[in-house]
Amino acid sequence: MDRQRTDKNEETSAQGRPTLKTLAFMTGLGVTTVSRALKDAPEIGAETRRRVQLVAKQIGYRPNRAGVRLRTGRTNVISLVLNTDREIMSFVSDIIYGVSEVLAETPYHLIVTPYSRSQDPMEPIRYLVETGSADGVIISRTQPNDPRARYMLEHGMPFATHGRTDMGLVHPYHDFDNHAFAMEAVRRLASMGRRRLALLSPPPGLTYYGHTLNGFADALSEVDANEIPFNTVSIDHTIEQIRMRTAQVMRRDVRPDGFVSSAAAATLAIVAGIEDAGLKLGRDVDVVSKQSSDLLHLFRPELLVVNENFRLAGSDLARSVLGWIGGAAPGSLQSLVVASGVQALTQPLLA
Amino acid sequence: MDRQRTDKNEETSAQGRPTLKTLAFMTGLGVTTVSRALKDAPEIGAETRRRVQLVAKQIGYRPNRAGVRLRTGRTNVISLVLNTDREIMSFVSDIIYGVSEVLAETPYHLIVTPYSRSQDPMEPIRYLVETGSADGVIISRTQPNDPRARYMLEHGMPFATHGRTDMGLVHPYHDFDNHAFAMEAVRRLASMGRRRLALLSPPPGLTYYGHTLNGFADALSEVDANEIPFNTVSIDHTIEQIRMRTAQVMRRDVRPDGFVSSAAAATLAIVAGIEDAGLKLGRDVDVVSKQSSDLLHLFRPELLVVNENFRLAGSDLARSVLGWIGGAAPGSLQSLVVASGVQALTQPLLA
DNA sequence: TCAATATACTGAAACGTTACAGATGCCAAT
DNA sequence: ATTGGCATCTGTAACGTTTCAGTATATTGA
Repeated sequence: MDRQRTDKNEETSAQGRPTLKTLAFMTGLGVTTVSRALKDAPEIGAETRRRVQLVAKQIGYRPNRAGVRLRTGRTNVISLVLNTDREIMSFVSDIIYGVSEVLAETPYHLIVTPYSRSQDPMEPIRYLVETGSADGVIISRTQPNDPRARYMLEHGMPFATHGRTDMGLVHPYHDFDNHAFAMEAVRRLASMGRRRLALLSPPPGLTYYGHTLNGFADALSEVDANEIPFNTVSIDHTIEQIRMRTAQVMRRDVRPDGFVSSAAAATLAIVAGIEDAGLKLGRDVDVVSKQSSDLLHLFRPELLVVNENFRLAGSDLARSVLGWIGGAAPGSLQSLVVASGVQALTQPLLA
Repeated sequence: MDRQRTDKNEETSAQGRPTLKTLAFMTGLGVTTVSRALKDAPEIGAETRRRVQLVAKQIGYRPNRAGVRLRTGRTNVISLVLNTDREIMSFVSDIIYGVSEVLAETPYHLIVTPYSRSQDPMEPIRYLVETGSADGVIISRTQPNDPRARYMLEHGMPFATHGRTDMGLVHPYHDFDNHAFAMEAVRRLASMGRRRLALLSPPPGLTYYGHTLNGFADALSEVDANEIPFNTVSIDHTIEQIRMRTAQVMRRDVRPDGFVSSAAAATLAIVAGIEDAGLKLGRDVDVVSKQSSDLLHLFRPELLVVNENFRLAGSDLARSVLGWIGGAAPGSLQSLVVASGVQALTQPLLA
């Protein structure tokens, strides 16, 4: 009983999907030649090259990713490593969109590699490096001495960090200038006559915690205002925790008349806490907050805001990783975005 | 200029990473046997199986994804297809987290496949199917007659939709019962004496637009209240558009005394519009809104809310796709979440 | 006793790609 | 005529996996 269709190399009939062999048969060339013609190798005749590329486009040839990956080790994948419970919400989608935007023009796919509470942040990184599941990695929640960055550097895995490190190692990053943000915020509050300022900081441990604190402190001494300690909470705490702590502080005799908040969601909690204490935003106290989408003005028009663009961060990070993969010097792939300045949400006249 | 290590089949020394061949050498077996022992094939001796699996664990063997994919066509990838400019923010990250949570227990990776304005929503789907880049797909923004679902069904690509279709075709889905939501919202407003209700609906075209409208209409007739047309905007419009339109409507003689809003961000705009018109939430008008994270109560305690859990949606969708891939009947992988009921954000006594 | 059958294992081939090491033909320089 | 160089093309092997078609060895049935 002979087998129906051996189909071993029946060049003839409908394959599921064109491969190099299909193209080779159609053009009458060898698969090597076809492979080379498609990637503009120098030793292919101009005429042949054109013919192959034409046919390839005609029949909609797409290289098989598994084939390429198996042969070359190149995955055409960028991994975005995310903390599944700590990352602030809107943040993530914006970054993803920014990254996608850039990768869409390339053969790269974006995979999201999560890690969650109680997990070692190194674990997803080790996984990616050991299994070679990606050609490049993007991480966030960057620390001054970040073991993930060090590890990837040691193992030759291209990456970019959202936020800087401070280990004397050079690698691509995208960062928002939180030192400048904190300074501007303090200056603005001081210019409104506020002198007792509190800072709701990023979580200690992350690099921009330090940047923010330093900016805050630097500006304080510049404008001769005082800090009201508010460091038992950070933007990583729950809304409820921040709200209660704010209310508590606001009921003291010596209470803040100005807040600097590093995240929009936390700002909602601060304002709620202020009002819990029976005080009024804009009269008793002013708040400068970062925001990543333009919603705070709907909440309280008296708020002062600084915008941080996470979509830009995403596309910047993606470009940096691709650049490194493409052989650019990692030191040339760093960007620091300086705040656009503090904006009042309503004209003082209308207030 | 030394080549890495020729290492053709030097069984001896440190390969970059263990493969079946490594295991075969270590155990003294053939690679076929090793392959089978690892996947509990029946024709392998119990003792051998145990031995192989032990060694594999010891040296941290991980199957090479490219090898498996090339040989079997199985990608171990689930793709989440997202509209890059229309999707509401927080929404996306929650879904991603939900999906990740489920995939983390499996060998599956999550890839995010974006499409943007001006692009045919079918394009990413066709890409995924034609290139076989995923074993399963999750889509959102589902339409009653959804060409993407039809296409994937025709091409045997397992998928799950966020939201139902209405084509007489059976496939996995996860949906929030927006009919029930709208009914509950109207009932609640009616019970507070509100009789002139406006609905800020989902964008027309999506399936849950119809569900919401029907629920709204059904409850209206039940409680004998009236609809104030508000259908020139939807939650896909900008904050500014919704705000202006709300203000406009609220300045009329016959204006709504109740709103039902299908999205939290839009609710901010509605309230802003109400206040633009010089009216007061809770006195002149009440608003029932969906929300996916618990923030609206900070905005205005007078708001009434219904919670929709997108993280649950994500994990449900992931489980469904995996189930279908695993051979379960698509009809058995459908879930409809009914609203938890309208919640007042503050006790009436305190208000 | 011999064959049939089950058990436990194995080599070779194939998936689609790229790199290596040639082929082949042609032309200019010797 | 021979050599060398150049331009253009080609076959084979390998990446790591699974599947097909076996091969031994032991076990059973008559």
